[in-house]
Amino acid sequence: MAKNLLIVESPAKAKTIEKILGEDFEVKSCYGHIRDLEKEDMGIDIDNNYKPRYIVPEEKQKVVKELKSLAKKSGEVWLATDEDREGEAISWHLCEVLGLDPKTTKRIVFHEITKPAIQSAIKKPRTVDMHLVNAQQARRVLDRIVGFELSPVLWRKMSMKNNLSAGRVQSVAVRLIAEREREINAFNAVSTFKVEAFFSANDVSNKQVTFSAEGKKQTTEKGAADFLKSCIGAKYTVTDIQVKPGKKSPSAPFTTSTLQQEASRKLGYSVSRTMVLAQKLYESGKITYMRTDSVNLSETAMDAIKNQVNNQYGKKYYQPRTFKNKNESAQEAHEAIRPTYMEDQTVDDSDSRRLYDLIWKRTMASQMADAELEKTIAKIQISTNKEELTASGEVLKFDGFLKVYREDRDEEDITEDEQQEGMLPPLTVNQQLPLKEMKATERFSRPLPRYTEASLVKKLEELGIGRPSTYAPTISTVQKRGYVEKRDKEGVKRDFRILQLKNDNITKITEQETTGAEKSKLFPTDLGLVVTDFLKLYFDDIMDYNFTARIEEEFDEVAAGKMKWNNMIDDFYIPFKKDVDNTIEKAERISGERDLGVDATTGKKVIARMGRYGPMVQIGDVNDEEKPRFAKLKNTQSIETISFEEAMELFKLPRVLGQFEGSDVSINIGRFGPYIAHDKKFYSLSKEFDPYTINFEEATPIIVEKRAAKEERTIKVFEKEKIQLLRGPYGPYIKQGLRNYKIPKEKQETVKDLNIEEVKAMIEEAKANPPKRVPKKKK
DNA sequence: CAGTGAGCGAGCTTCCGCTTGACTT
Repeated sequence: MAKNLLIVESPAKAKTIEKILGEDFEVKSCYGHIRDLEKEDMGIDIDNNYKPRYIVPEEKQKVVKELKSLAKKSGEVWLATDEDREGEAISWHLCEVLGLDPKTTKRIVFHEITKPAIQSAIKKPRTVDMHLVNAQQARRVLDRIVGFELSPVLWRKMSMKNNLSAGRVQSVAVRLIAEREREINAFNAVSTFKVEAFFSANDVSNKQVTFSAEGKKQTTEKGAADFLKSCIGAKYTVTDIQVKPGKKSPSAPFTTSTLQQEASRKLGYSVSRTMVLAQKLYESGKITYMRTDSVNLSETAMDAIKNQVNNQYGKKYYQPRTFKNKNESAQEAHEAIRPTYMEDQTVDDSDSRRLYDLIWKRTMASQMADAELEKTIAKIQISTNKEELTASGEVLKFDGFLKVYREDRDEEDITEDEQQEGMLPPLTVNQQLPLKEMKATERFSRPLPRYTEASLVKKLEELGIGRPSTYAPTISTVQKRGYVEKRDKEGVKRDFRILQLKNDNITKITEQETTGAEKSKLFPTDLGLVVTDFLKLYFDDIMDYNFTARIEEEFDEVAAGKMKWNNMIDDFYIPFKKDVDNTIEKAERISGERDLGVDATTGKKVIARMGRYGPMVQIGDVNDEEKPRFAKLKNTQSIETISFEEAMELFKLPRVLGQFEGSDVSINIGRFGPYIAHDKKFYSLSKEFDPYTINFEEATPIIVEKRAAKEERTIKVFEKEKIQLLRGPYGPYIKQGLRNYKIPKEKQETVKDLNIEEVKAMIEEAKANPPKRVPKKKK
């Protein structure tokens, strides 16, 4: 009898399942979606009830062909794609493409890849759920409409128009970053004075230790000074001690989003790096599937974790727990991310190992006991006034899950008052405490920090926007489009005041701190700000943070069979299309123009705006008789925040520094950044040099060095044909004009000896076999 | 690679979500 064919989405899964099912089944993977909307005319027949036009994309044709021929030879085809909206749709597309009847074809699902789970799934097959498929079609069609209607609006209305895009997910992601930036720019720091008294006491081993107690915060320097004054000559007495038990519980095991957050906080990995490493761990069988929104652990996993905890730490540390997903939009087709085998604690590659350790520890901790704490709060009376000081301390009585894992937190979730609670020495009521010193330290309020990649993912997930498989790609899209940049920001120095009471003397000192420094944070570009403002103005419904949540409810209605998907799309499309048409007709071109002032020497207006090539400043108007002067903004500057003085500074380029070897040495900023121009040649300036201040003595060595480096790279030049043989990071190659061509491996040793005929032949050869790229489709 | 910044218009770009490869000139 012919074998049955079982189709899953992931090839790694296919291998495992084939082993479990044995002889009767051949298990193959379809690698995700196998069909998509064609691009011409959006791939949707708007006038025919939004009927989608599906095609098999070029890169999927091979796998589809293979599945087709296998399906023909097989006994029965079973569809085992993931149990969620997308998975159900993939099963339906497979029916369509393989010529199977969705009403009769066997469809099975499982959440974990274990023998019992799969065998029991095989025992109770169902058929494809067309309501769920239709919910997916609605999702797909809506996203295509939003993306392919909005993007062209931007192409028409933006002065800068290369590659611009808009979409349900990406545009809201940019909005979050844009609004955070403006909050930070508009933030006014307020300062308060934190009052802290330092006392001596003996600890359990009779050693003298220092601990601190806090007083009431003071809002002004005078208030703080008055309070310290009122404490001169005071006696301090413990009046009350309270001891309260407390506990901490472990977090749920990892989902994609929480893994990305912790790997970012603890290991400093970018979101995409985490995913690449997790994929490797998954493919080598070390962990379960890494794109998941489920916090669920399978029964077999729970057993394995139980054993591991009991063996390694003892029964006292074990506590079974099940976690519930907070997120309503979760589709939970998979398990949480966990080690496949808890006893396996070895991974070869060191970066992967660090990620694996994190997953292992988090999984273990999730089934471990609470940590038990004891919190002590002591009240201390001041004899000279009515105020009271509070000393608090925390002692860990039982470490529980903290033995293996402690979760890090985001900056923005840590409040200012919070601090690591230390230990208090044993105190008794009526005990007199000798004061060492008392301090009132000025502290400033802080704006929310800028998003990191991971904290943005967290926010998107909270809003139900995007899916585990798209968080990393979304972050790279908004950066590729130039809406967002990931970079560092230097902090600025700020003075703060400290008033000190010591030996009944009050002194004031001023110290400095750095504030506003950020590392690897997401900043909106001017383009991102301008596009966000535009979209908010004309498409406020799409830009609403709750838009996705609202339409998800409707998709749920469709999935439940309570609403027809094309009716749902119709309700959305009719008003949306009106907005699109109206915007194209009425909206002005957008440039984000901002007046900065008047140039004293010419009396002309100075403005900052978006130009064709990015943000710039301009003196004069394009309609003036004399052409206006233009200058590009620096990377760190923004149309919204640049000052008149900073703008005028930008017009100081190009600067001629002097003569070198008979030609001018001049500095300018071009399409690719700052450069030195000399003798018709150009030399890029590295970041350490500032084009506005670099001098002749610094510039000439750069010319000499770069010229030498270029010679070093050059192996041979054929002047007449304008062909060069160069050494690059991947070995020697041929350069003709702007094009590069490869040199066959076997000739790379003897590049020096190549003659022009051989080189030309190589170019022809390379042209005939162009390197494979992502296939660009033309109709 | 190293300018530009107005407007015209041909031809192009673009979405989100599901999966991995192929490998740089």
